[in-house]
Amino acid sequence: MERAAKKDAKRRRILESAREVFFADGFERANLDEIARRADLAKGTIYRYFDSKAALYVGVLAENAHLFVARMRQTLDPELGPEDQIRKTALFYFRHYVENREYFRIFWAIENQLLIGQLSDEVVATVTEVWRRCLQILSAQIERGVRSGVFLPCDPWAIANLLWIIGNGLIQTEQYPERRALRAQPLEKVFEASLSLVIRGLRAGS
Amino acid sequence: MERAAKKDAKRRRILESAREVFFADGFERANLDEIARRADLAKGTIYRYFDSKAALYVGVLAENAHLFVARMRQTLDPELGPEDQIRKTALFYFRHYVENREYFRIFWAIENQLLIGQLSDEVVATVTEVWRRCLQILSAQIERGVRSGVFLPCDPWAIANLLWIIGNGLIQTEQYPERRALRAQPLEKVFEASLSLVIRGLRAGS
Amino acid sequence: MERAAKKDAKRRRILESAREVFFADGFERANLDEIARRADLAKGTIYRYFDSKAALYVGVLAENAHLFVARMRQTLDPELGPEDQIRKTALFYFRHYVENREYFRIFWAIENQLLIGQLSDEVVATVTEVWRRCLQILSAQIERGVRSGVFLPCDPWAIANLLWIIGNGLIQTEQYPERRALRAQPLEKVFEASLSLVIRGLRAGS
Amino acid sequence: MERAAKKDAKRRRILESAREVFFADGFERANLDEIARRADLAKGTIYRYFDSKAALYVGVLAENAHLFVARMRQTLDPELGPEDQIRKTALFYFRHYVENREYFRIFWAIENQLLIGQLSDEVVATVTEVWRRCLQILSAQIERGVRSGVFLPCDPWAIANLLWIIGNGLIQTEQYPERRALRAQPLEKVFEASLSLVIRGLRAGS
DNA sequence: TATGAATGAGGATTCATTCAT
DNA sequence: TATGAATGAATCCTCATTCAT
Repeated sequence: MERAAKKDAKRRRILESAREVFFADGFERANLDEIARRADLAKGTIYRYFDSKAALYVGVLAENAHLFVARMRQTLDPELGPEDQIRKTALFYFRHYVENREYFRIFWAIENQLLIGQLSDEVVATVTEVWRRCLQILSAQIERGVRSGVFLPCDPWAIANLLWIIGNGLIQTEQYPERRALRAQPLEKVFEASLSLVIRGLRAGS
Repeated sequence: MERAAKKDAKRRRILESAREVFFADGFERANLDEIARRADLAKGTIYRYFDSKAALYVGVLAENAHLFVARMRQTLDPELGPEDQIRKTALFYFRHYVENREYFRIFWAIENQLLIGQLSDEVVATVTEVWRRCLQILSAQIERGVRSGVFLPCDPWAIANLLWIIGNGLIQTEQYPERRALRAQPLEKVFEASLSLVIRGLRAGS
Repeated sequence: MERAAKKDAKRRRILESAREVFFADGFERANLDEIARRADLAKGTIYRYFDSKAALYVGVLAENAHLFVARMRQTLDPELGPEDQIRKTALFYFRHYVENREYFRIFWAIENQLLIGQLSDEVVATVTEVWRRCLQILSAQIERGVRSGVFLPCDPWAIANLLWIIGNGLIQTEQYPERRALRAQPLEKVFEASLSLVIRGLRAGS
Repeated sequence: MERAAKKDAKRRRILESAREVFFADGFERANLDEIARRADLAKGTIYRYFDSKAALYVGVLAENAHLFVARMRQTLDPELGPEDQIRKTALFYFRHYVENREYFRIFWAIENQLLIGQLSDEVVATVTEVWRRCLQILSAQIERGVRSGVFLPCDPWAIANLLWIIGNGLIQTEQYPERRALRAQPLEKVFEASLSLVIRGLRAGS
């Protein structure tokens, strides 16, 4: 393996460990010693790849974010109608969560207002950009539905926001036992019911 | 002022300062020195009122929570139909947020999975209980709508969860500039649009 | 009850609680809050009876010490020979320990060089004085034995010290499980064997 | 100097400083800032070598203890008779004390019941183990004397305990002025007198 | 480039003592 | 005289970051 490839592999190993630890302990509690230990590297080495703990956090977010947007785009299918497309994309989001729970926890970190002020502008900008792209994907579908008369006239961007909020909000109910108990029903079922209700509210025909 | 009243006032002063600091910095970063300074008390004094930093945090949450549930109950009006009642309660929630932003930030702390494991079971239990009561208020109204035939048959508790998630999710978009920019429109407008859409999706007549 | 008697009773209540707590936790760890709680008094009240934590410690020592010396004197019986007298006094010491274990722990506190510098001169002086009186009692008996020819010529004060050291040392082996296990046999048996061996070593006739 | 040697030297420097401070102030009062200052290291550095204040204390005890047992073993000489051997070992103990007073103070810490509950099980276990080995050395010699008929039949382990108690007790009388004054005579003289008396008491021929 | 030892600021918690009531 | 609220100094421990090797 050439030098550059070696370096890149090491960088990824750090990001991998960092993701695990940031997920488990949160930004404040996460501990570089532990990250270094998992990456099987000296603590000092991390600083050759990332300027600071915060920069490493950015790195974790950024790495996954781009991959995520790309996958979300792949759910787009020109042959589907707006309703089905929205369902398909929403389903992707849901499944992606189920299969990447750890990643999602970090992905949402920015949602927590308690962290603001602790995260660098770069983190915020990184996540914001990813979110914007996701919203654009949703918004475009809603707009298509409105234009084709399937949906009532509405502000597509606002509805995209609504869907986004519902999706994340529901998934977050999965995160800890008390909140799960409060929800009372399986996530999948509530997810489906909520999606149907919103689409029903959007339909022009009704 | 008698001794008990004085003590109570001091307790409130501590809670007030604690709320400000926890709000600004988050649980981990919040600093008892700063809280004591704002309350104009010695740091040791705080420990006469609260056993630990975590207990103080519980105190802040609990104080706010109980007040909140009581106020939410006051929005109930037997003369209103289910739709109007839900709108009224939702509006209260929204306005309460607008007027008590700091409180809300802490109130949601529990939502953030990054904090889990850092908060005592007591904190989690306290907030969970408040949420349960709020959901019961919403759920009862939806059930009333279903029974009276205004709403389609559905699981009232699941829909209460949906409303709750939308309400909190939207309000959270207000928390920092980037997320606000992403939302693109005034909170009030998006709030209204979302509420209408959901109610529209619920209506039996459609 | 008159005022003075009342005050004295309160003082004794403080000393009683202090003894328990100092015994259980040691001087450093002992906690005035706990002592006040056990005495069913406010913490501030203790300071009306004792100037400081150290002074309270002195008080505990002094109170018991005088009583102890008086009882030790009562073991003296002019009709007994030196050997029997020493056995009787030693037995008293042993039994007194068995019946007043807590008191002994404090009584020996001064033996622990680790505490030196933490205790006031007054504490040291108080205990030293008690010890001197005890040694005098032993020494006088040994001297009697030497003078009467029962014991070999020796320095009575040195032997008194030896007996004192053996007595305290053996009893201290009782204080915690590991040391007890190391001793392997019942305290009473080892006590008797040691005493007999020393007396045997002292005897002129052998 | 290679890295490992350097690290070891630093570890010893910490132990050295810790010994001084623990000796002077006792476990509770001893202060890590002071230990770090004396070792000319940052306080945090100590934590790279020892997990906690208690662990450092264990380290001090253990370092001394193992060295001590090894030296005590070296006093064994197959050519000596039981009496002479016991005298030689006892003399070693005495001299070792004279030359290592500070070590001894800590070595005895465990004897003081006031510390019990404050020291970790590990400390207690460490010291107990050392003591057991010392007692075994003494006990073996006494048993040899009994078997060879030089000593009267007795329980060697009990007598070893007695010797141990006398040795430590006498040495402890050296620790502070008041107790020294109470002893009245030079330690060496009392030591010798006590040893002779015990051996005399043990002799079969008498 | 990689290491890992060293740093030292920072923060939660305890508790003897004071003092206004 | 009794109270108990308030104090604030003291101290252990953590950990992001630096830097000599």
